[in-house]
Amino acid sequence: MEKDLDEDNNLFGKSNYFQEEDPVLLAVDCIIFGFDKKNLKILLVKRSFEPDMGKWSLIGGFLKKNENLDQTTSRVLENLTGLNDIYLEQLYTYSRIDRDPAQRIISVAYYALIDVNDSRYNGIKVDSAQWFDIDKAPNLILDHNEMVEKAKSSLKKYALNRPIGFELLPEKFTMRQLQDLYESILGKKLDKRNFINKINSFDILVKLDEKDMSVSRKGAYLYIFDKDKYNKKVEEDGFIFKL
Amino acid sequence: MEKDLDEDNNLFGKSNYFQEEDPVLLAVDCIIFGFDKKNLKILLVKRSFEPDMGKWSLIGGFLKKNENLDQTTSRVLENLTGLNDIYLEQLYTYSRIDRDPAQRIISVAYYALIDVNDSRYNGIKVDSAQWFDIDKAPNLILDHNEMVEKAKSSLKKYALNRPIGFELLPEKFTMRQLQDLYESILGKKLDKRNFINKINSFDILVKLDEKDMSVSRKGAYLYIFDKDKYNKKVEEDGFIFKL
DNA sequence: CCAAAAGTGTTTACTGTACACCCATGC
DNA sequence: GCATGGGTGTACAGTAAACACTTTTGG
Repeated sequence: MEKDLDEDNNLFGKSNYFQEEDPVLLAVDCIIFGFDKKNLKILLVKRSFEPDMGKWSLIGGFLKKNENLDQTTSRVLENLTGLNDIYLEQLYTYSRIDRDPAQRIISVAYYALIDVNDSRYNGIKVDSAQWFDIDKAPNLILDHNEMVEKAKSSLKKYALNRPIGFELLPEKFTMRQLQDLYESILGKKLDKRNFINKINSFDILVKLDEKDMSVSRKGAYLYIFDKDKYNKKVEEDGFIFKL
Repeated sequence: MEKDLDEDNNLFGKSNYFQEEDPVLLAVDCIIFGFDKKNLKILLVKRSFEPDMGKWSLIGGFLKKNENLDQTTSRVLENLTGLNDIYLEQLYTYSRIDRDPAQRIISVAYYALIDVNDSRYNGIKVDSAQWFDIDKAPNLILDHNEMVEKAKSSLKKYALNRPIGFELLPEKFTMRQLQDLYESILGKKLDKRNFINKINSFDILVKLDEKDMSVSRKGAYLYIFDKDKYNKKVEEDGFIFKL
């Protein structure tokens, strides 16, 4: 950070200029995405304190002295889910003066992708938390609706250009699940044959000899995402995932 | 922002929880892009106070109580350039604990696009400021190199999907200038005919009867970006600028 | 035997890319 | 008359999109 140019440009050279500035509270808010069966969902909590007690809200937390923002977010998510290696992306920093009527708080929004089938995940640790279909989420407090909209749009862009969908799926998944996920993220139907052809052309999945018999009588082959192969392709051949 | 789930989950319901948190200093740092003749440039300042006095740095400033981050950035840029309607995008928030060895400061990086030919712009108001070719910029203090790299990559992505190039050009420009700009942003040569065909297919420029005679003997037609037409196309026809 | 989902290729349209010559002018 | 940058169109290749029928098997 470089010293501000003050109106009269005369502050250069001061050594203790920090003291003159206004400290603020810095928080993170998390848009938590999960994929359950056929639908993309977000996790919300019912606010249990004023202002706006009883309304739905993103989950958040304050930055502490001894951590950076990624760590704040990880901490908040671990307290909520018990998982400590959740996929995160910083989204945007919200600073409207009156965004929180109670106090000036600047909030850095993150979004997180959770595999709700992760064996180590045993449900949410907070009673007031609830998963909502992405299209059926209630109104949220403060500027949280805005955050969710931006997160959805960012997830869409990102999902088209990086293989992040696999963060939301169980380790083994069917092509149908993968397609349902992408249709849910992109908000539109995809052609089954074109989708599968495209995915297969990437050559980053491993087809197992195992079938998921839970949906159809015929059963559907299971696949796993070969992350090592993907990384190797990116590095060696300049491969770019582009759906 | 939603209250943090504390380790023992027992803080819900407190009304004065804000007091328990650690306030921090929040700053902005600006990556200022300009386009001069044939090259994309960034504006840097020589730091005039410790630590790292004499080294090159981005220009920055602290968030004040009565403004949001966009306003902080606009204020800093206006003090530096005299311009008050500079194009801005928030980039990323940097929070490494020891990113500034002197004090804990979280910095929100913005990038700005400046038309250095704007008639209202009369050069930089600070002696220590200097334009650098984007590829010949010196090493910067703290994490500013990282910020610049991210800004360059973000500008690249953005320039491919939004008509932001025009923010860097004078109102009237030649096709060659536009192409030079894009080549500079994208870091690669483009085919002249393909480039012009593509741009013309968008139908968002107006060709003037006026020529720029300053470069060639033949002279090159001048164009202006028709922002209204562009906006109308976006709204009515769902037009998407995609280079 | 039938319902329900899985699996599988080809054709067509479009978009991106490569490519070379003449034009206008000032000196 | 020549050097310099300006202006223009076509052919080919590769990618995206549309499209329908057969297979499997539990009930």
